[in-house]
Amino acid sequence: MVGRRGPMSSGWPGKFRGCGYRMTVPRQAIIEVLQKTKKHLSAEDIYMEVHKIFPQVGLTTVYRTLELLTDMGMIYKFDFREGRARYEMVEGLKKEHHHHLVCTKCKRVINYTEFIDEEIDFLKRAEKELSKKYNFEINDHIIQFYGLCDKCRVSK
Amino acid sequence: MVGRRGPMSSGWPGKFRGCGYRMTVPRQAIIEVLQKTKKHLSAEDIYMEVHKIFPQVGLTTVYRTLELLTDMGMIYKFDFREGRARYEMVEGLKKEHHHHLVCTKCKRVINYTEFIDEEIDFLKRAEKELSKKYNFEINDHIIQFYGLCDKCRVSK
DNA sequence: TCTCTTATTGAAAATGATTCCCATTATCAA
DNA sequence: TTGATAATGGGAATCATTTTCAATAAGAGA
Ligand SMILES: [Mn+2]
Ligand SMILES: [Mn+2]
Ligand SMILES: [Zn+2]
Ligand SMILES: [Zn+2]
Repeated sequence: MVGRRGPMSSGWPGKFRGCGYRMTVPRQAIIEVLQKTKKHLSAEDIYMEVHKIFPQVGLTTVYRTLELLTDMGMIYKFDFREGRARYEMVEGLKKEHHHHLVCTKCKRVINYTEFIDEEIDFLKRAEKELSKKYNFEINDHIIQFYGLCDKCRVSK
Repeated sequence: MVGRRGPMSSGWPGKFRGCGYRMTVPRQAIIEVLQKTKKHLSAEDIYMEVHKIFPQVGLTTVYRTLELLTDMGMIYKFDFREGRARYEMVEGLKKEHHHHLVCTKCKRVINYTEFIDEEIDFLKRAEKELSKKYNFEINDHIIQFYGLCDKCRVSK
């Protein structure tokens, strides 16, 4: 089975097994939901989507899987100050990489990709320097700008 | 009374009144606690500190005041993925400005100031461009690096 | 393909941070 | 000093997330 096609451990099942985990129906379904959208989904959003296809999958499993995927570095976990976390699939390492403008009033979130090249360059240097200086293994980063969106600016 | 000394609305009471709020004992106490520390305090941490001096101040008031100060831009609110928010006084606009390395395992947080000049320069340009393009009023930003601290790296 | 180990799951209960409610109190402009 | 009302605090309510634990299913090895 190994080497049948493509490099070893390619694809999600391989990624999981490579880490000693098993590929299961709920996990598969959760990953698919995350891959099919560009939105920032909450655990409950994902639960409801999965539920349409596999009604037996529980919310607990969704939470567990999201934690696992976050720790594996396959998804991002965000706090947009709504009181619940939101998740997003990690896209290609450079392609589609973006950060967020968060409206502190209506909680709207805007993806932006401007400055990303410059930003990546800056972050790369920072990561290198900081990981050396603090002996810290950096896996991930977030940049978020908080403020008021166009709609919330006008309404006071 | 106005103009007695210093510019109008200097000091905390002035800042509050200028926004139509009142200066109260609980607010004063909460601000003092935040100003006296370099740590990242949770609402409960602050509550306990305040409680030493003013035992009658309630946790609800601490939460309300923290939200107010955050909205006023006087303190930062952080999510270090512990399940509770932590707060920090906004220091002078450039002095002491720093960002964070967050250990995703033990939740330890390291303040760093390296690259801050470069970072501020970068952020200034980004804010200018983004606020124009998205008609977004940017008030604040966060940069956080997530990973494993030196202690958590060795223990697997 | 069958077996066995154990990783994973789901339902329900627990947890715990934050918010809501509302009668009471305190601030401060006039 | 006074009055309008902003602010408070205690307890209850919310609600996202975690824990518990018995049942189930993945998948390595036979
Ligand atoms: Mn996004
Ligand atoms: Mn800090
Ligand atoms: Zn908005
Ligand atoms: Zn650590």
